[in-house]
Amino acid sequence: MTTIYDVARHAQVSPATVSRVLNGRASVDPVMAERVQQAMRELSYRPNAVARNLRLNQTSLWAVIISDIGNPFFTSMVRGVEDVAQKAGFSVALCNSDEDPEKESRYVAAALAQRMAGVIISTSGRASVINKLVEAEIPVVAIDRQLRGVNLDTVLVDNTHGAEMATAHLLDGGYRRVACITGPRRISTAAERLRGYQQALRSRGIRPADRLIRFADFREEGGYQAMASLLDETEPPDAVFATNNLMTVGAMECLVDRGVEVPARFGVVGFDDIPWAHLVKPSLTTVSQPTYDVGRTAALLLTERITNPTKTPSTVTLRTGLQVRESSSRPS
Amino acid sequence: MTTIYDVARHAQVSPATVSRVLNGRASVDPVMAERVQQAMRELSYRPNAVARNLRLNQTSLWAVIISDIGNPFFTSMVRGVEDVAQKAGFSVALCNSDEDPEKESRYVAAALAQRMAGVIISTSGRASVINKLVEAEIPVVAIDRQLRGVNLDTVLVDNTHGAEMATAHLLDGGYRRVACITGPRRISTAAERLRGYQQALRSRGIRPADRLIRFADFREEGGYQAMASLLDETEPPDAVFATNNLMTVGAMECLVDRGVEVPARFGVVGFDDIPWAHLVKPSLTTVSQPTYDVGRTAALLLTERITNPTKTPSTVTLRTGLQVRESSSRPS
DNA sequence: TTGAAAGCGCTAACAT
DNA sequence: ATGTTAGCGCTTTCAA
Repeated sequence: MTTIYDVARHAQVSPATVSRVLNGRASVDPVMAERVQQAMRELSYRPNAVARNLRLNQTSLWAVIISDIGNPFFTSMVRGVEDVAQKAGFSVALCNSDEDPEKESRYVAAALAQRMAGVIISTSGRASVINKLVEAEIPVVAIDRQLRGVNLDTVLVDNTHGAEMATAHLLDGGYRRVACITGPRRISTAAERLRGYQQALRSRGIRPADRLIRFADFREEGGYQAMASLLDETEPPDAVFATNNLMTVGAMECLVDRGVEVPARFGVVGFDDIPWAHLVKPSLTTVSQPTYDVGRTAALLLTERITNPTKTPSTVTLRTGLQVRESSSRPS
Repeated sequence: MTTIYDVARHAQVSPATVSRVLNGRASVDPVMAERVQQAMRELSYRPNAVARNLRLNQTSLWAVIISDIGNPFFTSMVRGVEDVAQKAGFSVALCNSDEDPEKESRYVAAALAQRMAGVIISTSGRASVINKLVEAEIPVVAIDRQLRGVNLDTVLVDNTHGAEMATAHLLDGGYRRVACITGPRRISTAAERLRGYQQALRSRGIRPADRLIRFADFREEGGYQAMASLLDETEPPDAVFATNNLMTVGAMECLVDRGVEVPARFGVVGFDDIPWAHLVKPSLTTVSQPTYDVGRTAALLLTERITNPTKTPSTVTLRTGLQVRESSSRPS
């Protein structure tokens, strides 16, 4: 591997000059600069970022740790992050924790060890993991999910409001017994969306029934199981609000398998879109999130924090919207 | 930031001993080892992987450069890579090139500069980019797409065979004028799948017509446009084979918009599955790929090459299968 | 078994 | 404008 010294020798200058050329410093004679450039080409020199990082004690890499690479929510979000990162001169390394706290912890450890410039994380729940980043003073932005007891830059959506809209929409459409399939209690989005569901019921004088609530795992299979168990109730629901896209798909599959007619006999609303929602029959009514903007905003917050580490953390909440499609509209 | 020296001082040993403890070398007195461990805890020491990498001139990071994070093909593949990587002690950094050669080139440059341990890449086309990796002697495995003129470990699927099955299936189902929407010519999968389509026609004595072939961009929008233009032909087709999942979706959308009945008046087969294919109506007949295994195999090849850099490159071709669903079955 | 010391490739004082 | 040199944090040879 050719080093800066090889280049220096070849161009008959000092390593310092090569370094200056490399970093585009102004104070270099154009003639010399050209000689150095040529030497680099001739030796096909490749700067060693590892050495540079060590010397500068900083890197230009962000880690984006997401909880499920199979969830389309994140793919669009990642694009938002990338677009901002690139303009700010950072590269993005995506890490998939698959909702597994241990995997997440491993990636955080790696980010720490590699002295990554910053981390954007959708945490699977443990505050202790995030705290390691905070203690190490690595700039962090939490995304999608909130963490109690830690004061962090955070990008969220108005989960409670979105869930309330969804539930209200079902009730207004004439469905009587609206159930809810939500995610793990420890995850803030699951809790907030459940709360929105409950508020919508209460504001219409309906007392939320525990028998119509299921806690699943934000995965497709979990949604299927939860739906099945709801249908097995002695007094089954006639509609369901599922708090993420994958569980909505699982619930729909269950309904198809059981031959339950949607939306005629059963209403369905999900949280977060799925791709090709319009090709699915019946098309799914969903609470949509501005996923690209979530990523963009997080990246913007991260760049700010990197340039100004002492700034007080802020939380940005973006708006959701109800996309009414076929699955929630009972023919009248 | 506490260093190995701080720990050494605190534990009253030499930095060398701390390093030995850190790397689990046997030749350390257990009593001392414990003293060092404790010191590390008390100072909440975090090893600096950057320094370690510099010293060892190697890292434990893989770059996986994929061409479209929005394509579900890759999400499953990435899981296959991760599972193997983790067992072999590597972390995976995912990079999304978005079919943009320039972005891809940037990520390759980053992988090079960071002296990544290895790269798995689904290239968007330029051999020059890959050559940089080869020249720098970074272990590389090409995935999904082949590159002419470069001798690399490669994992592919039997594209031609899959495309042939798909086309034959449509012809056997009674469709007469089968069109093909394929991807950019420079991408091997696009070319091979087109060839399979042509072979199927020829083997039935049908001469492939250029007017029934479209070159799109492997994106949804491209599929839509191509389908629209096919329908606008004076003699339009009565079936289409689309060579990837996203373009199939686009084509379907176009057919829906134009009110063309699938499969009654028009047959559709796509290459590669989409998630929730069973919820889409009509459900899509597809050529399915063993995506997880593609990732797994690539990761296996990469670990082999890392341990044995001089081994001759091999190409592994995995089998595809035809998943017959509704979109290709004309009611008889 | 343990320690002293060199050096991985780079950047930035500081000196010229 | 250019060069000399120390040192980022770690591992490893060599010596004790």
